[in-house]
Amino acid sequence: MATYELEHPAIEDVTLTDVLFALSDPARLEIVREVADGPLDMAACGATNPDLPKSTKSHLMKVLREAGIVRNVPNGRGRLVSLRKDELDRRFPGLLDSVLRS
Amino acid sequence: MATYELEHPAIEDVTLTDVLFALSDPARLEIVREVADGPLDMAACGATNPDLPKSTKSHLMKVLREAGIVRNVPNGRGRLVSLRKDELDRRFPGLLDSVLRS
DNA sequence: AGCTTGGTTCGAAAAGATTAGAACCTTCAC
DNA sequence: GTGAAGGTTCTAATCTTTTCGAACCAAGCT
Repeated sequence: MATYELEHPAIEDVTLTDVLFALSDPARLEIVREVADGPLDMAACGATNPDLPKSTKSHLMKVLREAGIVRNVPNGRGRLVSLRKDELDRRFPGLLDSVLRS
Repeated sequence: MATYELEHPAIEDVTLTDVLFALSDPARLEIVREVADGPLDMAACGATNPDLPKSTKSHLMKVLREAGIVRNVPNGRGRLVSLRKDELDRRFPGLLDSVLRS
């Protein structure tokens, strides 16, 4: 089931409170930090939690994706996860940088 | 019971995720915006929600206070609420400004 | 074809957050 | 004093999130 596109919100529909909420969980924030350096195979994300069940990880990603923070596209057998950095920087200037710097 | 001091976390104990969580609720974010222009009587906060029960408002404040975002000191019959801006700016540079600007 | 890998979805249980009423405490005004 | 205004705490109900197993699917390999 890594073949079809998942839904991503348009950047203008992304709300500040949803973004803040998605970033307010340590596990999700960790994923965002990992992806900040460049796109990552989903399998490579959350390397710090190797024992995390797949359904749990999938759900964490879903929250990040639906909040508009992350893009998640099919990539062969798996998926590629990337930060929607440019879009977020335009919508909420300085926010992502200050969070990632903290 | 507006006479005694409430507990406030030391700024170095304040966590990023707690701050983000506290800001991720629209009602709480609204209070933060109101207080950003200067200290406010608690009674004056949440003027946009005049029908809000007092216990609910008290709880919203508690979350903001325990997250380290707001200071809440006795002031006569009521309480005075202020943003811990300088402290937060030192701990999480740029964060508050980018949130308030958004 | 068949197996393995990577990932989604559904469902249910457990944990946590929110909302609000009730009881209570202080301070101020009269 | 008495009363009203401003807030906290407790408790209970409700709602939302989180967590994870189970079932399933698609792609790639042999």
